[in-house]
Amino acid sequence: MATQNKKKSPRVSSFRRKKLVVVESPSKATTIKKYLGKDYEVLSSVGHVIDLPKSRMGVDLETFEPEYIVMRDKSKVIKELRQAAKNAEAIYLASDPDREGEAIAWHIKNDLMKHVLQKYHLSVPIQRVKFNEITKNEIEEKIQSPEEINEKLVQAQQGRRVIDRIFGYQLSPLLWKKVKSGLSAGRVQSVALRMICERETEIRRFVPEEYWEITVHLQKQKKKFEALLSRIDGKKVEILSEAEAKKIVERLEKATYSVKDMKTRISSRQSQPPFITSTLQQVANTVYGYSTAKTMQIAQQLYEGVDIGSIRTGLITYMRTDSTRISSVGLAQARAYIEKTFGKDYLPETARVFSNKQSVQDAHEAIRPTNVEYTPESIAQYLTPEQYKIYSLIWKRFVASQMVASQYEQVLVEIEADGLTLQASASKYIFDGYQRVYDLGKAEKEEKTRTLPELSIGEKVDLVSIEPEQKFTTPPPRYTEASLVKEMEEKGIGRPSTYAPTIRTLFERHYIKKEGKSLVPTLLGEKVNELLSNHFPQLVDVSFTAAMESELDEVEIGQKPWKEVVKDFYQPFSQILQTAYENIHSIKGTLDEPTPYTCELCGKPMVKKLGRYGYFLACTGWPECRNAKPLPLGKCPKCDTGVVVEKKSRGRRVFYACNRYPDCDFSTFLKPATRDTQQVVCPKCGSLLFTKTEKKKTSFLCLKEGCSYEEDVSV
DNA sequence: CAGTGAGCGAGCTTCCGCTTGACTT
Repeated sequence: MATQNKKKSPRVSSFRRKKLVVVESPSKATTIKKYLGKDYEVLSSVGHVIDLPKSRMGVDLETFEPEYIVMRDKSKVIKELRQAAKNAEAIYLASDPDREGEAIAWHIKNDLMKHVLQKYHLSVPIQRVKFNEITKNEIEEKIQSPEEINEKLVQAQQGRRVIDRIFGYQLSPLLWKKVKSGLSAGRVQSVALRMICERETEIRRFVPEEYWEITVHLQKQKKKFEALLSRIDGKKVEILSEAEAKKIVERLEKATYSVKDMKTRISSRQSQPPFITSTLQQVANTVYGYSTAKTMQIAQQLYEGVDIGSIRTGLITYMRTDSTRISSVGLAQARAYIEKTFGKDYLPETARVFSNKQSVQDAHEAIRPTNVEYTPESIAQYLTPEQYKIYSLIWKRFVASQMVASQYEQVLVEIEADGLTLQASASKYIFDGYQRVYDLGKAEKEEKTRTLPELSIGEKVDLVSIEPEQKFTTPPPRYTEASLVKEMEEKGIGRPSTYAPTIRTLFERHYIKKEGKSLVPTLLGEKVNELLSNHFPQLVDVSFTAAMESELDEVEIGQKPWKEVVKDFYQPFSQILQTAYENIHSIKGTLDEPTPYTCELCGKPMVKKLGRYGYFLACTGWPECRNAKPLPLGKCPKCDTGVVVEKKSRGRRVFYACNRYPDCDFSTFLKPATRDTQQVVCPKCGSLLFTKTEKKKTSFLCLKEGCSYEEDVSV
């Protein structure tokens, strides 16, 4: 090959200036670029670019004037924007159509005015554009009618931002001083923590109460069915002891049974709305056990695009949304698909519309497949198993949401037995409707098809057997990631983009830990919550955000200046904060938990302490004795003298191994078994048990050779 | 599905909300 130095002529870009469009997400930019063509340059801001400084308060506490700077990792982005703006003939700020998007647009506009327009004496119009969906029509249309930035919306955002900053940056240092350095508090995380702690208290205080349920097995012409005792002499059944139950059983044994009443009715059940962030996280968690973070990561992959054969395409709409709205394109697709695939019977006359809550900001539509024709099965070969699972959920939920209700016939029978009333029921599906697609309720479906023999009023039926069953009332369940998100969403605390990060923060601070799927507060978490809810009850209350939001609503309609809102918050807050600094006695050092271990160097007891890298075992003789070591979790199943400790691999993956390594090479990726936050030990050999999770089954397993102890702990 | 490996921690931290890489193996 000749080594001619083919000098490239300097790229002759057309002299025509382009129009610059700025959106938030890079993949959105790519799509929009395709729709708008050559005359436009489309860039993304990748979220916020300008914010308060991280290293200091950045708010004047007299005037509440914020100090804005370019975010640390966004200097490249802003350079790119400035460069493009210099050569632009017009600038359209098309960040998302919500409060945060408005603020992003405002910040970018201010920056460009200062660093481009004024600097180079240019006059380029900078305007706001709001795309409500990413379709060719919508984009072509909206770009023709740009608006001005809505200053009131921006003001509301600033109010929100400044309150969150003051709240977090003044309350956290209080915790550093009174509890432990490095801790944090915030409008969202502290409420989430409080919810988890209060649930734990409820569970601790709960006293189970005994009650009895009596099922009677009956038959009519050899066809068996069962009925549940519902009333005793006209009163609602309430059996609280075995003695009472026995008496009733005796009465039932002597009684004669006849059909007293029978009702048949047709019930229908509507499909659920398409997914939003919180509901997707919930279903993925209950069906597949995925954490909120994992679900979001997989959804992000589907959103950004997957290679389907030779083309790369985004498979779902944006995954961080709180709106159940479906775009016209999505609706048309769904309806055409349903009619074509399942027939007219499955298609409602008009599209189903789901109402949104008031707090919804509606910048993005619901989570749905971008193309319904890509059924999960048809593209399965291009997806990872995890992507397939999440995509299937989204696809099915969406298609089902636009299908007709399922219908079933329900029969309710009342049986009279000498003053005792029993109830039996049966139902059967008449029409599957949307359940033809969304089959997650399979178990429920089977249950609903329970049958009864042919019966008529007044008819006698025969007693087969009586089955009294002792039961106990159960405490409310601990939160899972999914149920916590659900509650936060309902209460309007946090946003779709923050649910997963907030939970992560609670883990990072060691405020909570996970036991199976349950979220359990740590001692530290409970102490922090105690301090906050004793001294700042209004702030860490679920109603705080709601109150703030309604004040911000006033800002949005121009009824109130945003700094007034901040002032209303800050004046009482600073008072309480001051007294808190004066009155709260420090609990530093009281968080160490006792352990059965003693220091082999000085004989003093060892305690469990929380350090920067997690929990460790430390000598109480500190600082004279500086003995410290990893926290022993239990006896090593392989050697008799070692203990199991947590270790991290180079890939930072957590595993568990014997502390005598390399003398003992025991190691496993299984997690140690815990029950009520305590490690569980094998009842046969005394070594530490590990948790094995299979699809539907969770069990505690002994790993000692020769000891095959295994305990099923699935609920 | 296979595969894992320090030893330190006990002063400089933190918020919420919008969006993705940048690391390493």
